[in-house]
Amino acid sequence: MSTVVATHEVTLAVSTVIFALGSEGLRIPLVRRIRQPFEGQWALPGGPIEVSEALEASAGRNLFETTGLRSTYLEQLYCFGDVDRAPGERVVSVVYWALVRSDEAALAAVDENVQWFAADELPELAFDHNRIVDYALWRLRNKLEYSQIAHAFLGPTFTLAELREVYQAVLQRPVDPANFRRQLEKSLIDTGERLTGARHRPPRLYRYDSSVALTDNGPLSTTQKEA
Amino acid sequence: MSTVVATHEVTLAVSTVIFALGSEGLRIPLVRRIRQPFEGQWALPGGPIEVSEALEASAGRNLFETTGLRSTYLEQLYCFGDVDRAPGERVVSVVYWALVRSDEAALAAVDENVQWFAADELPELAFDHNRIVDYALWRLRNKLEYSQIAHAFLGPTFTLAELREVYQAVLQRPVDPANFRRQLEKSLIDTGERLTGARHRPPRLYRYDSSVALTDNGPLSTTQKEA
DNA sequence: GAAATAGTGTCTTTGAGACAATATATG
DNA sequence: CATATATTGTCTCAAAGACACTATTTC
Repeated sequence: MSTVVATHEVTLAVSTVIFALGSEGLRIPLVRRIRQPFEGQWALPGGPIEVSEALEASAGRNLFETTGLRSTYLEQLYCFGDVDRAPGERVVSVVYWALVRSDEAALAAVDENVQWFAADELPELAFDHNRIVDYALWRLRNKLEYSQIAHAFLGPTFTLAELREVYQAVLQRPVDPANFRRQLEKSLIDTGERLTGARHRPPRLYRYDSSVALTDNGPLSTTQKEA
Repeated sequence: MSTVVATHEVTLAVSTVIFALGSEGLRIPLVRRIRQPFEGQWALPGGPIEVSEALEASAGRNLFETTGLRSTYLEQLYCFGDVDRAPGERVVSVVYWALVRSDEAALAAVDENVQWFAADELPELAFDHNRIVDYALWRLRNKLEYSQIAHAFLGPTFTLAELREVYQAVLQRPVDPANFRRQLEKSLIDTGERLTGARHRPPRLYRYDSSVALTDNGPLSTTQKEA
């Protein structure tokens, strides 16, 4: 029988839940574990922290190394530290969640050990990672309703229909165009331009109003520094 | 050097922001540092984690060891991990926040190195602890408005006036009794008893309805397990 | 019955949501 | 001009807040 919690050491790691939004809904990149425990299973990108690297920087590095992308939104999710969450070892994981732009995510290289999955149809993941993703999804859906994070999925300009589709895809329910417009128009800037080419009335193009913070994190706010 | 639980050269610690509510408003217990760095200055209660102790359990231990109290509410606040937050050392702190009942807090022993301070008039604290308390205060005020945490400051039964005073003290603004009643009555249980003895109409005594969770933390919810 | 707080009634305003109606590109 | 979405208008309903009013206990 192997020793449970054998070491007198605690490993500190950072993992990141990365969300992209494609035509099939929310997607998450996972990496295949190439060593024990859970060898061969899918897991969140992450790794032990560097001594002279900020937590958020570590999460950003996770993101870049697995997807080749920079995030438009990155926030700490939670610190998971149950004693038995990794077999035979005490691992405390600071988990971040990130949003990336849909168009960029499409370009992201996928090597054999990195693969994108539909966020609500994940396989059984290593460690407690299913639970972590569930929580991240909950936070994303929650936060979408009272903040401006939806913009992080889009490019610099967008139509109201595009923005509305983000809401519909994430919340998984229809949103009334007229009411949606009234709610969000005040926090947007009209670029004056329109998106022509479709065979119907061309919609206005808007820009995100950066004078309104994406989210209100109080004293941790704007810069998203952690400490 | 003491047997600190460390990974490579990163120290992992747990600290706790403890709130009690007295007649003078929100109060927080701090401990005086008895060694460098910041020797002599006040700091949040906390310490390095034990290898076989859950993070939340560690926070609960902090709480008990500094105040002699058990918390009625305990939640993870944030994980602070900036590279330079402790001079000459890399310390990552998982910070919790707790609420304790006002009547119990009054009884809490205060030794020479533990002292209660008004939450909005703190001295200059060690490390980044002022910033941490600011964030905890912001979270408390925020969460008071959309959840049921106010109950954690009170005993098993209470009048609506008492509950309302919690809101007023924390939010620092007057709350209309009539509207307050209508908003919260539905989430309370009328014990059928009244609080007599004052020289006016005796108010009903209510109980907290435990079928309604104190807060909705989604997948982390009810048990407040961290992983 | 005076004092003091408990508790109720009611009006106004605000915002969300349902849904009808109008506007304007392209083919 | 038909089509398809953009955009505006309007109605209803629910919740929040201001505030007047009534109720009931103790002294």
